[in-house]
Amino acid sequence: MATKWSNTLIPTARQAPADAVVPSHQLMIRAGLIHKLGSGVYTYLPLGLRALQKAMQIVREEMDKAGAVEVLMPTLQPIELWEQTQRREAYGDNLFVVKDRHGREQALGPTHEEIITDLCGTFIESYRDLPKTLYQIQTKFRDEFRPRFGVLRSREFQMKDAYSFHLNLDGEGGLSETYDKQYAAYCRIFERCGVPYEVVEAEAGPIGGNASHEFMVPSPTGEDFILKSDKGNYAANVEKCEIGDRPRNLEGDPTGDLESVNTPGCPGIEDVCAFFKKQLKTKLKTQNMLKTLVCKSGDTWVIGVIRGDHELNEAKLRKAAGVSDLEMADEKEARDAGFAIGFVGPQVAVGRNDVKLFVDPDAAQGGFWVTGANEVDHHVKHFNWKRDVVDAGAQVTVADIRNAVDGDPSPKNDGGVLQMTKGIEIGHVFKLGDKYTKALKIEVVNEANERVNPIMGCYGIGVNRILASAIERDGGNDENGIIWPASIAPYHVLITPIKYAGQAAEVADKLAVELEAKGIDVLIDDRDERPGVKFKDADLIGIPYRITLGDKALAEQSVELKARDGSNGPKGELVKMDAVVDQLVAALK
RNA sequence: CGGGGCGUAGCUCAGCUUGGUAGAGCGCUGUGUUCGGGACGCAGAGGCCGCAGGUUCAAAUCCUGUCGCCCCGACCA
Repeated sequence: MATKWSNTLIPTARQAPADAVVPSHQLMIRAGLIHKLGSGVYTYLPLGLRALQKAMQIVREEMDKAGAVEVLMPTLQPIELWEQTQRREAYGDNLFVVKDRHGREQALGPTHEEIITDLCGTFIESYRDLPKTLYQIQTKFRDEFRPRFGVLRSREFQMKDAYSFHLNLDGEGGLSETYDKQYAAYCRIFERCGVPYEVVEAEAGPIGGNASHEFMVPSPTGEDFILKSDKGNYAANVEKCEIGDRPRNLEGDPTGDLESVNTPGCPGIEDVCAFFKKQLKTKLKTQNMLKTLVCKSGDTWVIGVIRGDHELNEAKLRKAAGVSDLEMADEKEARDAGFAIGFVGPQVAVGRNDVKLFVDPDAAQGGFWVTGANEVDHHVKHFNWKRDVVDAGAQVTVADIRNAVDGDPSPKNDGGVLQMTKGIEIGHVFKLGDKYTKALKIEVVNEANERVNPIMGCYGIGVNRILASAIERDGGNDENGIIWPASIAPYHVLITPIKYAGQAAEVADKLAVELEAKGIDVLIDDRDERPGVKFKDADLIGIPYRITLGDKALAEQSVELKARDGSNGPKGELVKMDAVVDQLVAALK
């Protein structure tokens, strides 16, 4: 049965609430798709739910086609599992934890690696049971620091998560085979949902190599930064993005004598520049400063030096240092070890065996440098690598240790230049390895009757984000409202009788029956509203096709057919009544 | 978590500086005229001014606390 507008709940609004700042959020509320209950918590109203379910159905079909089988796991998860994998700590405050009446803690699942691994341990005992891919579509919970942008970053959201188990990485039944299948399924899913996407390399974790990809929808409201080579052969997110070869020069001559400058209360790069400008009446650019960051790995201090206008990439520094446990040093601990936090300079490495110094190529240059003086409230001018560090006897390693920025050389070293854009992450595929099976002591026997930890892949899709991305995309909205891709539109066709009475009502009902018989979803605007209101609402909710029934057209045994995306003209076209069903069936195929 | 801001009608907001019995537009109800791109008139309904204390003859307005929400930043599968 076709839905009648008067019978469902579509609370359209002329104005969006003040807290909606991005187009998808504003339109999802104005079109009556969602309603906010609390920070980052939304009700899906009938129109929004229909769109969500269409996206879920596409995901389901493609998962099944890729050989995954659906399950449904609990949201309420024993905290012990999270403690066993160290993820309670790793997730930190993002993990929702509730106490039951006995005082036992449970996590509200933000993802299900622990649960699926535990499940695997229970039922998968032999290599003969592998490979296996399971998935679910379920509500996930994350206690976000800052929920925002409506459904794009919420505390409660719908996610499809799939997990695969294997004995080997390569070969038949290996993790890579399933990974590739999932990757391909993701491409089909996003194509079918009508959202434009790009695949970028992401931080790979323990397995290394080509082990993680993110599916991103390019959009200025995205919260992730992605870099692409203008040669079109490389794309990665900012955490992962490598930078091509750059010149380095630790041999440059000093620009002057090392001179200490009193910079009271200026620990930051910006502070120092502002201080130079105001108090010393000298211009100092951030790119003429060296940022010296103190990290720690075991008992070794690992110091990263980058240009003042750049950001340290901890994963890169970890890799350069060849350690796995590197993190930013605790401030107090570092002070106690003799580091004047806020005023550290590379010279601090001179004469210390417990310090390893790593420098980014752009910081490993001659010329004029200002950096910390290793004394509280002091910086130095005319710092020089050769004189103050190398010849002074300290070891320096030059390595790519910073986040890439717009204009950096492509890591392909083919003359390509990296360009930075923002994107919305809608999917992520990841080769996990044995992290969870090891932590939870899950073993299967292989052909040689040895007990081994299976390796895993995990594959996630933010289903709500598909909706928001479809609206955010180019062509997904205009000044009048949403423009849905037909595949996830709440309805395919909106029938708008100017007045729902007499012949117009009869035709509306008849067309609805015929269209639904062909598998087309129909909404009839049967409200006793003025035409202008109906048209405005029609544009706002963005149903792909509108059939308008007015006296003039009906008198000619015709109806007006208008595509929401404007593809059949700004005023649509007149179509004979008995031809419109076939025409729509063809158009929606 | 740091910085900033906001809680007044379903929604958008004014009123607060300078305390004196609550306002507008949209929406809603009734009614009449309208009826192809968010009509107009008339008549109405609707608010413990987030909550709790305090100051005062008197608090939406001043003070304190508290809760909620938003923005910027930091953080992050």
